[in-house]
Amino acid sequence: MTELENFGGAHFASDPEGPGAGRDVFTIRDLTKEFAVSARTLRFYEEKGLLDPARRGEQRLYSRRDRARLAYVLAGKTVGFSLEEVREMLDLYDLGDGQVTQLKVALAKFSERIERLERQKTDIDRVVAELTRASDVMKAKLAVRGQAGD
Amino acid sequence: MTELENFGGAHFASDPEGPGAGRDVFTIRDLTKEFAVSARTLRFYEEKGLLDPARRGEQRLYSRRDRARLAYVLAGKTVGFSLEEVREMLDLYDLGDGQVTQLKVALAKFSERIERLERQKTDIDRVVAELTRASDVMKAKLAVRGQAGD
DNA sequence: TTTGATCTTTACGTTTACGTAAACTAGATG
DNA sequence: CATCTAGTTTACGTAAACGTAAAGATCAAA
Repeated sequence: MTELENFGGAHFASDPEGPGAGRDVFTIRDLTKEFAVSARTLRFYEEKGLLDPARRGEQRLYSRRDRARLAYVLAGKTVGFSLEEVREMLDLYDLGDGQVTQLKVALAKFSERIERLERQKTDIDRVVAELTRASDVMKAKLAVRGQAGD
Repeated sequence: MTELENFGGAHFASDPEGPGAGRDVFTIRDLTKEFAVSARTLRFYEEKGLLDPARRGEQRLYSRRDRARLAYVLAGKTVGFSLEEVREMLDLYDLGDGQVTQLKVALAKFSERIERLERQKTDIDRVVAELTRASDVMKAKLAVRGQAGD
């Protein structure tokens, strides 16, 4: 059994920590509701190699691992990773006990991603600063016109 | 003359503060080089109402304002705004001295954007934490195998 | 004047991440 | 048995953000 049996958090799901906490297997509907995605999306992710649910006849049965991977995918998306990038990271994740060289490669990749995210944060700070400045200007204009600003 | 005559910063351009600092008018090539975007992109942005360069005959001549708006567009993009969203913000920006109600609407919009960016930052923090955790696991595995980590 | 570099418009092509509709299957329920 | 209700596959459609190719205009240098 590999890593990544859980990746609970975030506000990505309607109910952050709740519904699937006890269960061991999930239907497609379970996951669409918990994570507010369409069934189409889940099948699409499977097609792209991000999920790999078992089957009971025709129907998909998602494991806790699938669920965790889905959470990971959605988290990755919200921070701007493409599905392809997420898949790559999940693969590196699962390689787990590979060769030393593979581990080093994986480690380098992860470092890159982390640095990229840190840069994103500073980009966000800059834009927030600009938006805040603009807001202040607007507030000032509103104040001049007599209305008490917010 | 409206707001937004400058939006210098960021690592969006090859040379952060430098090349166009003195000039007053820019060719399409100037901007492609300074901001590392294609000419097609600049024409596309114009088509979408994000830029509005003057013409000398057929050729486009970009003002400092165009250049500032371009910087704004690229900054917006890197933090995840769509071009449409950026255009909307630029419009709100330029409305500048509009009605009180318009100002209030603009202010609300800007607040939304800011909150969204703050949420993005916490999302990034979560993912960075996860990636860091994964990296630590890998480092530990590497250490076990005798190689000194990193 | 011919070449060539840079610009232009027009328009079809491409990738990502799904949406949406059609047609089929299987199990539950009146 | 007929009808839902959920699920399935297959496949075409779509929006965003450009890329790329075609064909023509302009201006300077050889």
